[in-house]
Amino acid sequence: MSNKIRTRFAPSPTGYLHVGGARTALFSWLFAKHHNGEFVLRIEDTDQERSTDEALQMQLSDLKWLNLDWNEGPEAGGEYGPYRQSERLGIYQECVQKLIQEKKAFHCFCKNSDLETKMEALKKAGLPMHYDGTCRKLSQEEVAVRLEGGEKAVIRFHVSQEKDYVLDDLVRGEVSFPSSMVGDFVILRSDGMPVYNFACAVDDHLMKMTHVFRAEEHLSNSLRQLMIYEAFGWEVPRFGHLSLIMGEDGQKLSKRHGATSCNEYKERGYLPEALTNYLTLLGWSSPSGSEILERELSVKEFDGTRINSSPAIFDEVKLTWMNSVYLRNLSDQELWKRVEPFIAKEKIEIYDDLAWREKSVGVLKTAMETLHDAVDLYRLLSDNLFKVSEKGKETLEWDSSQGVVEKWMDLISKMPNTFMTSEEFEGFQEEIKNSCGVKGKFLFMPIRVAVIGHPQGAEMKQLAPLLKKSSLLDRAEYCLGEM
RNA sequence: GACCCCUUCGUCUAGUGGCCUAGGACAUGUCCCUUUCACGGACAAGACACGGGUUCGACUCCCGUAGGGGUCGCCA
Repeated sequence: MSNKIRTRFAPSPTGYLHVGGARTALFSWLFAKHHNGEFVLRIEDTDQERSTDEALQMQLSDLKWLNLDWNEGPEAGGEYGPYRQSERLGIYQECVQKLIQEKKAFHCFCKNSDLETKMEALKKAGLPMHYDGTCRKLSQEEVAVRLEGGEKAVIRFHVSQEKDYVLDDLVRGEVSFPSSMVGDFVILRSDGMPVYNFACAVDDHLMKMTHVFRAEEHLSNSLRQLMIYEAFGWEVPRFGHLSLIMGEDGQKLSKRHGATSCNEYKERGYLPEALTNYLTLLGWSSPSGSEILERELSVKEFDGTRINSSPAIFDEVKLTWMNSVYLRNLSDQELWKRVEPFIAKEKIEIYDDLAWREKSVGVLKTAMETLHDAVDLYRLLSDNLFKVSEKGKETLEWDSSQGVVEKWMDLISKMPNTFMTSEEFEGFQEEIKNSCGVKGKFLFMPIRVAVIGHPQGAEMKQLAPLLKKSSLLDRAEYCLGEM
C-alpha cells in the first residue's frame, strides 16, 4: 500500500493547456491509472509575472474537458498540499536554510549587470558560461552585514562535486551528464520565490512522486535536480522524458503552426475522446496495434513501456480522421449532448421545435456518418456559420450549376415556410432534372452545395428536410452570389 | 560554441540479429458501391539518413559522419 505509484502533472498557469502539455498529463494519468496509483496536479506558479488565476482556471477546465481527473491538487485537496507552489514558500525557505547550513548553498549579491559582463568575457574566451563563485567565499558575518544593510541576495546552489550524474530514464535508458555542464545555479530568487529546478525537486520528493513524466526540454534540467536530490540525500523518482511534439515543418510546435491549444480544438468541435486518443498514439504505440483506443483500453495497455524517444510531428489530418470515427460512433443521446449547447449558443430558435428534434435525431445520425468534425455539423445547423467550401465553389463554377440552383430556389420558394419531407425533396429533384436536363452529379452536387455548402455528405433527401424553407432560400441565394 | 537527445514510407508507427519480399494507420491514386459526392469495400504506390565495423547473417549491436531537436535565465 505504501508503495503506491504516484505521478503528477505540473503546469504553470500562463495560458491555455497546450497539446504537448496535454499529452504529458495524459501519459502521467494513464500510467497512474494503469498501476492503480494516484495522479496529482501541482501548479507551478512561481513566476509571478506570467502566472494568472484566469490561466489557472483555463488549465483546469481543459484538463477536465479531456477527462483527466486528479486525486490530489487544487480543488481536490490532499494530504501533501498545498498544491500551488506560491503557497509553499515556507517549505522552500526551510529547505534552503538547511542547504545553507550545510554549506551546499550560499547567498549571492552579484549584480545582474556585473554577471552579464563576466559572461560575455567567458563566452569570448570560449569558456563555459558559469558563475565565477565570487560570493561563495563570503563569510557568514559578511553576509549578515550586507543583508542588514538591505542588500538583496539570491541563493545559489554550490556545485562542488566533479563527477558524472547518471539518470535512468524510462524512455531513453541511461543518460549521463558531467557536472561541469552547470555552474552554481540560483535556487531562490531575491524576492524569495524558488526557481523551477529547486521547487520541482523539493515538491516531487515531498509529494512522494514515484514517476515523473515531463517533456524532453527538461532533460538537461535533470542534472540540476539530480544534484539537489543528492544534496538532501533524497531518493530520486523515476523520470520519463517525452520527446517533443513538432509542427509540420519539424520545428517545435508553436502558434504559427495553427491550433496548438486544446481549447482551440474544443472550440472547433473536436471531441475530447478523439483528441486524447490521437495524443495517446503520438509517441506511444499500443501492443495490440489498435488505432482506435477507448480510454479503458489505453489504461489497460499503458504500462510505461513502448514510449517512443524520437520527436513526433502533430498531424491534424489524422486527428480529424480520428474525430470523424468518434463522431460516427456517438449514440443519439451523446450526439444531442454535444449539439444542444451549440444550438443554445447560436440561438437557433427554429430548432427548439420538439417535433423537429425528434425527427432529426435519426437524420442527424446519418448526416454524421460523413462529417469529419463537429464544425461541419454546426455549419449544417447554423445559418450564421454557413459557408461554401473550396470544393463547393468548384462545383458552383460548372456551367449547369446556375440553372440547377435557380430552379431549386424557384421550387422551394413556392413551399410553405416549414420543413420539406424526403418525398417532397425527391419530387423537386425530379423536376429540376427534367427542366434543366441534367442528372447524376451535375444534378446532386449543385443542390448539395446550395444546402450545406460542400459537395460531400449524407443523402440529400435526408439533409434537406433538416432545414426550414427560409434557411434553404438564404443558402441558395448566397451560392448564387458566389457564382 | 559546449553538453545532451533523436534519425524506418509524406505523417504517426511496428520491428529488440535470421520470422522482413520491412507490417499497420492517416494522407494520396485507381476500381467497386452510390442517379452525385462522402461513408463502406478492394487494390496500388511509398521508408530502414550515410559510411565503416562486429557477425555465417544486420532495420536491429558498436564507432564515425551528416541532418534535426533540446538545454545552457532571479522562465517553466
